[in-house]
Amino acid sequence: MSIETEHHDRPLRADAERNRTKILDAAAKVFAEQGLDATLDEVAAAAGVGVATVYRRFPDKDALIGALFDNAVDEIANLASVAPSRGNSWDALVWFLEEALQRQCANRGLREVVVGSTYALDRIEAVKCRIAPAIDLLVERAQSDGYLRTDVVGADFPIMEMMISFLGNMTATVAPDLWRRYLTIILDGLMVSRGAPSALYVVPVDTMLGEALRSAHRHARRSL
Amino acid sequence: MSIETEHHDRPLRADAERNRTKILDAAAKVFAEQGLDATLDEVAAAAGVGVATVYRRFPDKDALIGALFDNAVDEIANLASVAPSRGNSWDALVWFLEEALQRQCANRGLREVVVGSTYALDRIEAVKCRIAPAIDLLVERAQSDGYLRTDVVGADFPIMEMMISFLGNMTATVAPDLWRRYLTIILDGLMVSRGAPSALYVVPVDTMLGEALRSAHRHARRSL
DNA sequence: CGATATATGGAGGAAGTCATTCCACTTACG
DNA sequence: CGTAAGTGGAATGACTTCCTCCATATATCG
Repeated sequence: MSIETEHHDRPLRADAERNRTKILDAAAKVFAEQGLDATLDEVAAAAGVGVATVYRRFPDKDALIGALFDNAVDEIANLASVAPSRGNSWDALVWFLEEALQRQCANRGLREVVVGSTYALDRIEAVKCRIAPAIDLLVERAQSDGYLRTDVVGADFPIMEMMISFLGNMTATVAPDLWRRYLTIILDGLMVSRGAPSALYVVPVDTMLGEALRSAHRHARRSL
Repeated sequence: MSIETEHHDRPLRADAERNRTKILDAAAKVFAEQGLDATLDEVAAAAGVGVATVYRRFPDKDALIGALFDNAVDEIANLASVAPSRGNSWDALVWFLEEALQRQCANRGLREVVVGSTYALDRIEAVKCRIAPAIDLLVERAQSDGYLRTDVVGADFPIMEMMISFLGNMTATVAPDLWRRYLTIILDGLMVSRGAPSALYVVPVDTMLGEALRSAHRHARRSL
């Protein structure tokens, strides 16, 4: 079932198909960087086409966003399903968190779709129903194997992911991997017990942390 | 140096002074709940006065926000200064984090002022210069006393606070204390080593976590 | 090559939001 | 009771953003 309104049997003209791809690429880039508030004019400009061309291909903004993020959201949902095959139950959980966060931290639009948007609400809801049991399984296994503290539940994890990816989005341009630093700290807090702390992601220059804050300041209008 | 433009020697008329207070109270409430994007019309409505009355008292929105948050921001800066007197160096650090977060989590406007706003930029900058050394001191003492892992630096803490208060603001209406749960996890991750995990803030019903997410969804338009 | 359906761009309409102002009216206070 | 001070809320104007129109351009096929 295509998302586009007019789906002919006839294929798109060659140049039109080229433009469609350019639009999707540009939209992915723009929404990842600026979030869903980005204008379709901005997307069009980034694609090197006019706005009308975007609207000819996608009935409205929601449809474009839907087409873009369906895959991405679904991919994250899948991560939880395939994680158990990744080493022991602790490693599986960590692997899932890292993979999911890597995607959400590099993509502001993705976080916004998952957390807050009214875009494709029903579809997101369906994904959530699928992802929750998979996370529960990861969590329960890591707990019964004695790795993960037993006072957390599956639902804690999407919340922690949201928290971290907020930071990730905020500092994406200045220090794209800064979030790993805090994920490590949180993971150290999630273990049942431990001796020495795990190695943190090292930030090249100490002052870069301050720079990250200042950058957030600059881009604030669009993020909050 | 007053913030208001017209500061007469003459005191305000009694009813005007009453209204000024009503406006400040209402603004505090509205900005805390909705963030700085709230309209001055909303503030006026909450105060039970007309917009013009707000403008008669404060030259513009920035001035109102400045008047409101100067104290709050300053108060947080002070927390870092007085923290050392609170028990040992670990307890001092924890006390500071809890107190600061309690304020930021209950007040969306406050986080927005600190993180991102263009409101009273210079003043915020000054506060930052004052707060950074105080935090560094807390951190260094907790490290040299062997409580706090030595691979974190002072600048990590504002970042973690931001992360947590983002969550706090998001879930403020559904579960106002939910953030404490994740602060505990992070604190457990910040200790040099530990045996059993610390007791988490317990959420009454398990499903409330999901409810928090759904609520975020609902209020998304205003938060992102 | 030339006919024609398809595709295009970017100006601009329409609808909204929100900070701020104006002014006819009201109220406190000496 | 006179008047300076204060007030409400409609109106203004400067945005922003989604989306459509249509004159022009281009691919495709006989």
